[in-house]
Order: sequence, then structure tokens, then C-alpha cells
Amino acid sequence: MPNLAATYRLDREPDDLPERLPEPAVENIRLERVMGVLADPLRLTIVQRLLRESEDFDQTCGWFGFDRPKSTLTHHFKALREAGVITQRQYGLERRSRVRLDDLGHRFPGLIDLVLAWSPASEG
Amino acid sequence: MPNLAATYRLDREPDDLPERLPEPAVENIRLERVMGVLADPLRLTIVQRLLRESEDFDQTCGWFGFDRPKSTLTHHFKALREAGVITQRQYGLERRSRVRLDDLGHRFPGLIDLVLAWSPASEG
DNA sequence: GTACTAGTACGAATAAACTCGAACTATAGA
DNA sequence: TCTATAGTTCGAGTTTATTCGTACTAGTAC
Repeated sequence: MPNLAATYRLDREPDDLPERLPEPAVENIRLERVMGVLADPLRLTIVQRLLRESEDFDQTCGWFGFDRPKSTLTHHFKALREAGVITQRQYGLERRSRVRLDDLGHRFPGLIDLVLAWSPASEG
Repeated sequence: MPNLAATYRLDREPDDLPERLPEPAVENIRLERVMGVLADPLRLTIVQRLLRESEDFDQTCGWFGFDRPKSTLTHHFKALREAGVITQRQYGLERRSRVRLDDLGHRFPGLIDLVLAWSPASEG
């Protein structure tokens, strides 16, 4: 495994990074859409883990370690991206995701904190 | 039309009010469920209008003036109640709704503000 | 009592979401 | 070039939501 911190640090210049996959512009992010996409526990988990455990660089699909078919994961990541919650970039073979922190914070102040504070049903 | 402000003011004692219809206890309100229920524009509108236009007393289904069959409205109000977003009380013939402001504010600080700030897609 | 009203319950049709397997694409490394 | 890897795309089955019409219930008013 390569040194991700060195290779994919987010403090690089934007020019260094691969293009973002298609996603809505900030002003087109809709609250009802975001709510809908965060209504799913798996997707809520994805966003929360990106927020809690992955501050300084993007993460791949596989990093999460979900025991689900790849096509299912693709489906959920795409849903998150198309709703405007995450950005995805193609790093060679890998497609890495990060939360659109600034955009969401600007459009929907407080939303990120709700996701951070969430605890899954199985937990206490 | 009777004087609602006098008849149904919320600063009455709880004993004066009809029972609440079945709803989850505060600690059982789940964020993913709330998100799911607020993903629908009609329901988001219901909650927003209750918040913006109805601070001092509960409102009936009909008060909103939606041009939808009654059974559709029943469906959505029930969804909101079962998710823990609103409380409903039976006042004689009418079933009046109000947002569970304290409960939601306590469980999910910031959520109410998101709903208040929301603007429907058709608007600017 | 009868009639009106506000809303529920049920059932069916349609639409949307979730899940997954199988086949595929594109990159990386030997 | 061959192989492994990380992920996509497509299609189908299943589930869940939405919408609505019709029939019903429970208060209210006369």
C-alpha cells in the first residue's frame, strides 16, 4: 500500500488532483434530496466515517470494509455524490470520496453536526 | 369559526389538552427516520408552515389548504407523527398537529433551523 | 333522529429504491 | 502480454413509498 498521506493529501493544489466526477453545483444542492440520501443507515455511516476518520485525505470504497457486493456500494456512493453530499475523484484505479464540507456547511449550517452526532440503531 | 386562540392555546395546562396520538418517545426518535420523512417536499412544507405560521396553537389538516385527497394528507401526517416530528391531538372532530419543538431541538440541535431555512424547488 | 364535517382505513395501482449477480472496463504490476 | 485489482453497468427481483378512490367512523348541529 502506497503512502496515501504523501500521495493524496488534500492540501495539494487543485491542479494536482484528478477531476471531480459529475456532481451538482453548490447552489443546486437540495435539502430534500440530501435528507433522502441520508435516510439510509449505510449512507449515513459512509458520511459519518468520512467526517470522523478521514479528515486529511479522500477514501476509497474499499476502505470502509463493508460486507456488501461492489455494485451495492457503487449505487450508494453514486447516490451520495448526485445529491451533492460527497465529491468523488478517480485516482488511477481507485475512486476516492470526501464530504463536501464547505459546500454543505455553507448551504445547510448544522447538518454536518447532525451526522457527526448520529449513532446507528444497533449501538446504544 | 371559533376563536382558536382562546380555545386551543398551547399555554394551557397539559391536563386541558386531549391525549397525544401514538408517537415515539423522545429517546426513540431516529435521525435516519426523521431524514426520510423530511425528504418529501409536501411533508417538509407541512413542518415548515407549522414552524413559521403557527407558533401558538396546533393546526388542523385542512388549515394548510393543500389540494390533495384527504387520504393522502392522512398518510403524510401519520408518517410525520410516527417518525417523531409532530404530535397530533384529537380536538373533537379535528386532529390538530404541532411540531415537537423541544424534543427535536434536544435530540437534533440545528435540525429545526434547516427546515425553517428551506425553500421549495419552485421558488427562487 | 338526519345531515354535515374532519378525518381514518383499506385496497390497488403506480413509481421508486434497495440488493445483488454477472459481465464488463480500465489501471497497475510483473 | 498476462493477471490481479477497483470499480462500473446492466438487468431482475424484491421491497417500500406514493397516490388516490371508496367506504367508513366519530363528533357537531339542527
